[in-house]
Amino acid sequence: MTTKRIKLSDIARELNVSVGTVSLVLSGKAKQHRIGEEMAKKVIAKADELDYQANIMARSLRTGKSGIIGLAVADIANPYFGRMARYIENEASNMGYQVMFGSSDEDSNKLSSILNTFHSRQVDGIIVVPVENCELVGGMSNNDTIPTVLIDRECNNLQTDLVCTNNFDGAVQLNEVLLKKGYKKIAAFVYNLRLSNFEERLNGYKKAIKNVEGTFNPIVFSIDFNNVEENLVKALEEALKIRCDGLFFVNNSLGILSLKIMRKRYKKLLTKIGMVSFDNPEVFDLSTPRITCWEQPVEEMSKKAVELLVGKINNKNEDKCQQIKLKGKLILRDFQ
Amino acid sequence: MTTKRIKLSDIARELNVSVGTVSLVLSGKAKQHRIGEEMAKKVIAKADELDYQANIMARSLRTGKSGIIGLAVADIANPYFGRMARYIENEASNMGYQVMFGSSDEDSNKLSSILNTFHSRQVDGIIVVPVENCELVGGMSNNDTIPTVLIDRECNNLQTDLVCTNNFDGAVQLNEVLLKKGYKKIAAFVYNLRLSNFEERLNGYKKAIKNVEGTFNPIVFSIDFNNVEENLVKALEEALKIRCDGLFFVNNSLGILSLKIMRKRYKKLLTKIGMVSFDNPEVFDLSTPRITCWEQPVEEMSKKAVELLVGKINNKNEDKCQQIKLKGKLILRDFQ
DNA sequence: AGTATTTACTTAAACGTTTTAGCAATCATT
DNA sequence: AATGATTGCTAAAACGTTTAAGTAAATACT
Repeated sequence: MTTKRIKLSDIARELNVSVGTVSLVLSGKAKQHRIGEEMAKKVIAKADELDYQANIMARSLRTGKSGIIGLAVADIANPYFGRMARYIENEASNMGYQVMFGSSDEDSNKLSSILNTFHSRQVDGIIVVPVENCELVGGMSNNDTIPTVLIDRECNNLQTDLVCTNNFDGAVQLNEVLLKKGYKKIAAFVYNLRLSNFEERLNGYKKAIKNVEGTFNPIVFSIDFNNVEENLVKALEEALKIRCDGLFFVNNSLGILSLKIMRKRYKKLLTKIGMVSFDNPEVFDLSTPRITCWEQPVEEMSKKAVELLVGKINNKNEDKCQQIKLKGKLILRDFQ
Repeated sequence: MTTKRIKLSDIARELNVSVGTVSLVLSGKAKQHRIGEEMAKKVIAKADELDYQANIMARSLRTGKSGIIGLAVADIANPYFGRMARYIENEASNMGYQVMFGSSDEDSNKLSSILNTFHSRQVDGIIVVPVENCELVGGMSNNDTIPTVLIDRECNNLQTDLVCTNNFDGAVQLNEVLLKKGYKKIAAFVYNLRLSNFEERLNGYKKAIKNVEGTFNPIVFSIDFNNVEENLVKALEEALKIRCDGLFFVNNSLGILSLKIMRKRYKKLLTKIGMVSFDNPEVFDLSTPRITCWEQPVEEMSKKAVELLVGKINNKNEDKCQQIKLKGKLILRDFQ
């Protein structure tokens, strides 16, 4: 039943040639190493016949290249990261890499365990959405260094290759939309996580409201990431109590969940409150109200990250690190 | 800068012991192989000091176990599969496995290329959402067989381990809900893909409408998977033209996109048409109308699939194949 | 004291590739 | 015919583990 896996030596034996010859032919180095054309054909034919599939473990061990890109996101079940994973998969596949993933849940311990695994597996490169205490990312690459590209957010002071978006501008524009529509008092909602993208978005919010006459002090609700629902319910209650008429959410999860809560508990207010959010999940287009938001160019980001990473993998020399900031897009929808 | 990676021989050299000893200690086989406790402590301490990380390529080559589970879904960007991937990741991680994924786009060529890759990489097991022409799955495991579990759908006649849900019942119930609410003429929407789950759902639809007095013939719109939007627009137009008042969608993508189209083009009809769909994406809870749907127990399915798979990996002997059918849940929402 | 057993390690082969160095045989050149 | 170049392959080491088999020393048993 379970036949044995075919290996180079099987082909070699059947053809009465050496393993080296077979290897050179099948890895496309026949000409370069002066293997005759006839021999090459014979080898290839035999390999086809026997349905040879290289043992990548062995190859990797020998070459030191695994052909794997490690991807560490916050949560692959979050459609934003799901899409990111998909685009990264596509691009990586084009470049001849497979993707192995892990979800950190914004937890630096989980992330560091994921990164350690990647390390053990000798992935050729890592794309990572860093989390709060990301010294770990640096710490990880202490011993020997795996090419790494950050995506979505910066990591504290770490000067690494990076692909992100103009979060600040996005937040400014989202809040300006609200203000221009006449909303007077906007509250911002963010997780209690010190993440660069969230902070930039918060700064954009502060900038936007500072520019406006009849200004008010920033109102920021910091939502405990480990107890989101309960916190958010309270925060929204409080926001409405102090008569906020605009709500600015720093990412899709906060926006979506808030929408859910608002619909359940404050249905009548829905027409009066202006809600804007980062990211553009499907639901914001079909919900009532439809949510104006700032869409990040996930496909470009993902492609660019892979491109950068593969570049880094191939030219370990060129140590210049690139920090790429792509432009998001305002998606205008109704407010009622 | 780039220090060398630490290997067993480095530890052995520093301690003046053999590589074998170090290996035995670090792989927890010290007692079993009568390595002294003191030695064990020394080795472990040194490994910690030098921050040793095993080279998994080498280990895998030797042991024939990669510690990787391959996951082939239709599209990781689809939240349904994204969630599945996440639960599988969790469970696999608990069991000591990493997950490598690939998206087939329902294309048997892509799937077979993904499976070949998994094969080459000697993944220890495969969880796969099969596609239309899935002889390939069988074909793949021709030579030597990798434990495989199907998830979400069956594969033609292949008698393999499988985790899916009671699609037929779900479809029956969804359509009965519509009929009981007084909808008279229901159209079903499905992709032009011969997938067991879709077919079961379609059969459920047919069963439900057959049971009802004043019955009508099944109305099935088969949407070209490679040209979904255009086809769906036409199909919906046609359905409304022939005065269908109920729409039954066989999966989330069809439901979501149709909702989008309906909202754009037939806003006034939205209150009169009853829409029900499989899967329970977030948007169905926040949209207008909110969509009654059949939620599959994705977490259980995923867990069960991993459990089954790991079982298979560990007892190659026990050849009995298990086909598990889990129960979904009706999520009742409004229709207007 | 002499033999058997146990303890604590070491040796070395093996996993399946890749790749460098080398060896014959053939061909070209004088 | 002797020399040099070229062609077409082979041999064998190496990648870093795991693990079966072996060995020497210490301990137990008669």
